[in-house]
Amino acid sequence: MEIRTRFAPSPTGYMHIGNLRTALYEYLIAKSKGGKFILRIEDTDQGRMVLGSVDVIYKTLKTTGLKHDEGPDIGGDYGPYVQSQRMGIYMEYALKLVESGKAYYCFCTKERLESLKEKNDEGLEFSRYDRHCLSLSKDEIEENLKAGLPFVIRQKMPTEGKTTFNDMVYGDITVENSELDDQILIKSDGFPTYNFANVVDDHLMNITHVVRGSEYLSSTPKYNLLYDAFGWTAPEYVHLPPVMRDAQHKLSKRHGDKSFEDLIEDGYIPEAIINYIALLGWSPEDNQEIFTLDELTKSFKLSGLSKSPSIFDIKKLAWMNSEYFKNMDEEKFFTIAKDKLAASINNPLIDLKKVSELLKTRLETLNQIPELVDLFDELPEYENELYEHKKMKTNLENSLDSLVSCLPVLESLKSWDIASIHDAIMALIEEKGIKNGQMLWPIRTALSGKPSSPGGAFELAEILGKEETIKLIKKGIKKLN
RNA sequence: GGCCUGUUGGUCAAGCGGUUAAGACACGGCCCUUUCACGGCUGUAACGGGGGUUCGAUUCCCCCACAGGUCACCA
Repeated sequence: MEIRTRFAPSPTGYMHIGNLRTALYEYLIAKSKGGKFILRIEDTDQGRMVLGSVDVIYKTLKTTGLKHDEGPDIGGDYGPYVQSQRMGIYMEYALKLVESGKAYYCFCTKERLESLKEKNDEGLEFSRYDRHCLSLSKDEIEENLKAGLPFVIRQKMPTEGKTTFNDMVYGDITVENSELDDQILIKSDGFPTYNFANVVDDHLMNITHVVRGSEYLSSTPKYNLLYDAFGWTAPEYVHLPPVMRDAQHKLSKRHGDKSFEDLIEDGYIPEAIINYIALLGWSPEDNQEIFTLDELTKSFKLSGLSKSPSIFDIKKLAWMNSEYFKNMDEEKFFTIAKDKLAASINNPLIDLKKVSELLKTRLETLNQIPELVDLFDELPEYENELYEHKKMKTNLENSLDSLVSCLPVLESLKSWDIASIHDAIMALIEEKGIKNGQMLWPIRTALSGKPSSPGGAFELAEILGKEETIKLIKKGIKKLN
């Protein structure tokens, strides 16, 4: 049987990292077995709708490569793929349940429901519906309906026995039916609840594997009872542990945690983000860490999914991001770094391509570019102490000597490329009988004005150009005098 | 509070009765080296606690502790 999974986000306006990981696993579960990955928009909570947020979802799936096979934008055989466009369906199915006695009308007011609530020791409220409306006669219901009283439809839960379901990551889970509340299927605004819409849609769309966060674990028995009530076969369940900010808190946008868009904004690349979150809760059979989406698809196995929550570690993402930069070819890296580079360097004489090559192995995020390349625009202010380097065996005196003696060599150079500069300076070093560092550290310092720079003396000199290099060496000499 | 679930180094994690308890990130050291970075080598660091079962438990069972989830006309 063909595997069909669905990503069913609510349009909230941004892509939560946890949701993205869920989408990724849904994609992988389907694609690793040649199945279909479906997008369904769950907008049954009208109060939470955010305009334009569906576009965020499309855009994210596109940039991450999680290509869906069916969805609102591309259609499919099981549409419509937006819940608000499926309204008639839910009521129709709810009524079927009412007819068969598996569900019932409830006219209870908010106030009455409120009075049913109990408080625990910490003052937290919880309640259980007392089935007040279950005993309503046909006539009473008819009368209420005719009078236009607002109503909901509730599922009638069994009061005895147990329900067991199997989860592919958590195994068998059993609960007492008496724990289950008569949950609402249709709300008084006529919209279905998430729980109900899900079951109906998943069945109608032939979803074989329901993948979602572990917070749904405890309501899954209700789902299964619903499938039973309809006489449908329940899907396979794959519940996922949460992605955490720290040991006790889930990642949350509200508490300042980054969404996918935020991470992109911060200079992380989609491939690295996907790769990183794939490994947050899943591990391959070997020790591979760097994966393309295709490679993930090939390696993915449900058995590699973890049961326990994992903390999102931005440091490891940063490392992974840098791995992607290092493994990229020069051209590709340049295309993604170009804009930031151009925005950071105003000097038109600087060859951005060459700078980009230097940066490739020294970068964790794109946003580090400005601070790394500022020296190409203008020499930062620096103290003379910078010339003193123990390991290079340099001090103020020999630094000055090195700068003075390299000046004529550089000035007389005819071709200004890294090889020529290298050969000329190395010849000078040999002639003077000094250590490489004694010459190169002062030059690098004079050219960069910083304790570290993207590239050494030769690279900097080449990129800065002959004129600027000589100017900066002279400036260094002046400072040291 | 009831119910459900989880607990291997600081973090991600492998492990599925017998291992010197992998690997990666981070951190420290060394090497390479014209700085930084890259690369290479290397070090510190873990099975929540208590009972069982067993010749033998990180692995199986029970209890406890801690953490999370859930108990909505939110998803």
